[in-house]
Amino acid sequence: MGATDTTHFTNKQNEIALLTKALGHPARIAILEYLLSVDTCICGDIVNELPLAQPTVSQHLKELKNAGIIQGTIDGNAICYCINELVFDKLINYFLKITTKLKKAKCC
Amino acid sequence: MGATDTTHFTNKQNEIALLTKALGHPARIAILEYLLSVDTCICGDIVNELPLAQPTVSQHLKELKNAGIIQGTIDGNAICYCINELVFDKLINYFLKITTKLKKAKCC
DNA sequence: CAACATTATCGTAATATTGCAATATATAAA
DNA sequence: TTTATATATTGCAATATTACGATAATGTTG
Repeated sequence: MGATDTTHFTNKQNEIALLTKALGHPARIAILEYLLSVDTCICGDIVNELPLAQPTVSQHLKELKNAGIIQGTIDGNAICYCINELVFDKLINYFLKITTKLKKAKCC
Repeated sequence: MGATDTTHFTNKQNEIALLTKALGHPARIAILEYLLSVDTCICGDIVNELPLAQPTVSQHLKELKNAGIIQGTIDGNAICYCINELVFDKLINYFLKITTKLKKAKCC
């Protein structure tokens, strides 16, 4: 059918999938890295940095925002986009749990 | 157009996006967690554990395999799927770099 | 207010993803 | 060799994603 079925999975599983899905595009990774590279996070010039048109960038920002990865606060004419650190702590903790479990039971 | 444009991004950006995209579905997260939960990784019974039909599970396994997240070795009649630990080390390192950079420059 | 700058939204076309029934393939067991 | 078991592939329909031009919305500045 095409729609992802979330009802049969746990909240945690859906949450991790939501976050990783939002990160699953090179443009959105590039946006993150750009946000990291500028000290101030007043960033309308993401468009100038990326090889994508302004509406496309805006759409990617929206997806990152919907997933809670970044948040934007209005700063006069521009918008200040910030990375939400909590999200990455969550992902790191989740992946760390995976690797520690993996080390216990070596396979194949 | 619909096709993700990878040519304008760095290899690292594309690599991270590829991995996170492959993880960006609750069924694939559930598959990972199931593979972790069974000590032996002889696992054809993923289908019984998941609320999805066998071809759907097979397709998700293929995507995880293509991204290098799991690998399958033939074991007689069944296939032994294993998680590739290196991939998660990569992701953890990448995300750790992000959080350490974030701690330096607080924003907004 | 008018002109500009910044970001969002709409509409649309191309492509990708999701999910499954039906079927194919391959090995194991009888 | 037939039958069963396990996994993959094909084909298809529904939906989602990606990308962008055109346009709207909002705030700033002269």
